[in-house]
Amino acid sequence: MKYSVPRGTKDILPQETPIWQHLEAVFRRVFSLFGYQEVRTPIFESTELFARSIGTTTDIVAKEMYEFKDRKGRSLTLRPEETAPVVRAALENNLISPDNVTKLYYIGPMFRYERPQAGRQRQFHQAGVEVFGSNSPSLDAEVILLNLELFKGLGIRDLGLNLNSVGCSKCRPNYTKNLQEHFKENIKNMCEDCRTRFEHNPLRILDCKNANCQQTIEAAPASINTLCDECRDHLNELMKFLKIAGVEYVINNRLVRGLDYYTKTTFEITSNALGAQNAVSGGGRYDNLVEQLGGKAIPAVGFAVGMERIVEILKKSEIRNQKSEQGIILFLATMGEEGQVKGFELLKEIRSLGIAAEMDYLGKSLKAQLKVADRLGAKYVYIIGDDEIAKESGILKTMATSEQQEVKFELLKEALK
RNA sequence: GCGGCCUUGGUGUAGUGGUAACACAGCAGAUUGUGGUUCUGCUUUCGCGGGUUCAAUUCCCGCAGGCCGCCCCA
Repeated sequence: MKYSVPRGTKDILPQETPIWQHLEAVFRRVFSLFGYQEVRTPIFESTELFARSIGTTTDIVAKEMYEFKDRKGRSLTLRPEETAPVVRAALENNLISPDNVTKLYYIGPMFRYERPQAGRQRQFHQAGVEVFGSNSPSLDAEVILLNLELFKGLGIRDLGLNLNSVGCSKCRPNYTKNLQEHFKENIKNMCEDCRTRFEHNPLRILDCKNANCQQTIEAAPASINTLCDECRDHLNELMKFLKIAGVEYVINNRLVRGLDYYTKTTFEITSNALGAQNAVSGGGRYDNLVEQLGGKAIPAVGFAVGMERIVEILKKSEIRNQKSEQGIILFLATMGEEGQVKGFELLKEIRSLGIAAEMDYLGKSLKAQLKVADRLGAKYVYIIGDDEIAKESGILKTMATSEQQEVKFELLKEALK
């Protein structure tokens, strides 16, 4: 094979596209049910946008970006996530204001230069939402409910919801200080990553899975204990709303997310049906990002769902919906040049009635054409050979019963209704 | 970025230091214009590059790709 897909990318073939289409249809339905409208932003943005918003010390920015220079030397990057582009687009087009709630959703490919693995690709697809304009915890709850509704709509079960609060610009510094305080003594025994994190981003130490570091991490103070009153209330309110909605969750105070812009609420939904890459969606609140990117101080919440992972679950769990693609209704089996011409003519007419029809383009034998028709799942085959041309009527065969009847060319349309 | 396993026709597999087998799919045929069963035949292959050897698909090294774990995340 001379050419193959670039590492970490995949072709989504006809065999699989029905699942994707179904997935997207369900998502769109749920999104609009909750009042969200779609935005489509460019696949690439200025590198600066991502560096600014996601944070220069995060893995995504530090080592996973598909960055390139265009012909004028501008530094651009294939979007690794969609929150920053949506904020950018919303600001640039005046879609948001402090006085109104704006609900947006997106579906599309994202790019991260990572080592491929099951459930992790370099080009993958996310669907997600971003809501702007309210700092009410009820909105956090709604967003989480919406997220769960997405999975419910697909019949996916066995999910876990993890919840945490990473505080705000007021109380987070206290927490980082607490963490540094806690890790100070043991940091020299911890892994290299943790040591750099200790300097630049102590929060991220909590994310470390290294066995040696675990002990120290487990004893680390939880962020929810150092939250300021406002953040603490916010979390309590959110939990109250979730309770009202009957949503079960687990407080996971090790849940820090890999992007710097989160404030207060962070959450992640995991599936038991997957391997190591078990997070199917994740998100949280980001009250400072809009302002940070040049807008007014407008609070926001959002999340993103990993679509490949959902597809994996659907495939495994056999929830797999029966192929929705409608088969061919009519196959025109033709013989001889005149038959082919007549078939071509009829094909056009039949299709104009909205009936899916197909014909032979290879000059195959009648036997072979019937075989093809059978494989296509055709309900009827209409046979046109020299005899039929002479009589101006073809043979309409019902595949399931093998019954045949003569039908005049001009009456074929009627017969199919 | 690190580690482990893997790479044979379109697909799934077998196998050997002397150029490869099976199943399914595909195509064709079984009195010449009729499908889904059966039978027969045909097409297509040892990821790439080096090395060892008289000879490698089989042994060794490198690369690429895949899978799994770490990391991270969706």
